[in-house]
Amino acid sequence: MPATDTPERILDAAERLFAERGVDGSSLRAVTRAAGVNLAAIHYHFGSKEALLGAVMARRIEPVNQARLKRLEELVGAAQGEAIPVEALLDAFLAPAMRLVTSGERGQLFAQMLSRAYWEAGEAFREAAMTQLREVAERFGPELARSLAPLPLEEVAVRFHYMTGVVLQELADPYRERRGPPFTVPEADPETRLERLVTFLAAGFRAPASSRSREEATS
Amino acid sequence: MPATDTPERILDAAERLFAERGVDGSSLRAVTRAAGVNLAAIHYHFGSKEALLGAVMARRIEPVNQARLKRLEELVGAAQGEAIPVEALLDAFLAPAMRLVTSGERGQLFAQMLSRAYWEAGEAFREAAMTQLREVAERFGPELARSLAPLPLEEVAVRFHYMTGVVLQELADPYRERRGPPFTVPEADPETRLERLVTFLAAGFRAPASSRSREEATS
DNA sequence: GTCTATAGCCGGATAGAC
DNA sequence: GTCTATCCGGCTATAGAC
Repeated sequence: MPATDTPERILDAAERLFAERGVDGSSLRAVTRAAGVNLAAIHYHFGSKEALLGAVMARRIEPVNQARLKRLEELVGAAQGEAIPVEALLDAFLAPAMRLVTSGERGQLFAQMLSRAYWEAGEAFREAAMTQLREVAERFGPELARSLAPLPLEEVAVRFHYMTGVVLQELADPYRERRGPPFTVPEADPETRLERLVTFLAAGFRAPASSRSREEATS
Repeated sequence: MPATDTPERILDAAERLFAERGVDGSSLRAVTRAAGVNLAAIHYHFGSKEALLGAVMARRIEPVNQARLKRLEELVGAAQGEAIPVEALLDAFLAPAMRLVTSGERGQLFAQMLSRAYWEAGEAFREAAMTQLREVAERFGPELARSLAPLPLEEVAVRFHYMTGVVLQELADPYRERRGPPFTVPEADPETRLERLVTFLAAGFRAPASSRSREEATS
């Protein structure tokens, strides 16, 4: 029994190459070369390049979403029917992802890969990613709306959409260090990064609806 | 003299294909086919695929940045030495980009292309994009910091970084309509979209520094 | 399960006629 | 400036020996 078996070696290598050079930019030959396995092994174990991408994704997303839901349930239980503060909801949603990304090189690579795939890959991938997120969004959405009442639901949806952009940027942008002023973003430990995210996003979520939406619902 | 000359036909076709299928995902053969020109014309007029990408970018970015700077100068002039409200700064920064994106199909395509290229393309592209943005960021950065005083400069930089993520997501995500609940983001006219962006971002920018940064500077 | 070999195709780039 | 023809290499995927 080798230290890591062939499928796992392939997943690790694919994750790294997809993150560093994009999915389209990474050939299966490069993946097998990096993994130290034979070219045909990918097709034997995964079937196709697209299926390989799906497998790379699934391996990491599921635990993050489980952790998100667990934290949310704890909050809901503790709130005893009261609305949960936005900051707590955001923390529950973001902390598991931040934990993955800052838990080591592999998590960071995965985040880069996710962003690249989000913009780059085909419809099939996006469907899969949405499906993975759906269960989580369906639980968080109503709680968020409740905490932000009377903010119109439309605004909650738009701001949730904004949040995904912020999170992709913060967790996945691998160029933080390399750019010069005035783009230099300071290094920070995971707790600070998370706190900054929550602070910024909570303020944005809490903003009163812009005037064009306000006729719809304001107490 | 044809309605549009060959280089322009190539730029238009490349913009569309890069947006729809990514840069790596679009072959030069596909571009020339879509443009109705000969394969060799790309190399004659642009030299290489990478140079073509640069040309597609430059054509649209420059006018947007000029408009941004013009609006900022007007604000600075009218403020007569006073700090400019964040909302006005954000509007000056975002309105020209929003105008491009909502001015027609071509602007929308360009925004998609920009996001894809941001995450996908090589270091060379990102350098070019940063160079284009640098002049603008160097003017807006200090004004933002002044309006947000005493927010630490670090926080301003981080939040500017967040903003780029929000803007990429809002302007470029082409999948707004196609996803089901709870991801459905409502359609909205350009003014509403801009106002929502400004509202959300201004609130985020105005948030007090998170506690870990607060020892640095708070009045 | 792992390998070699190869089918079959498409990629970017260029040479050179017109 | 525009075209054809072609170089040369890389690509995904599969067949079939071991």
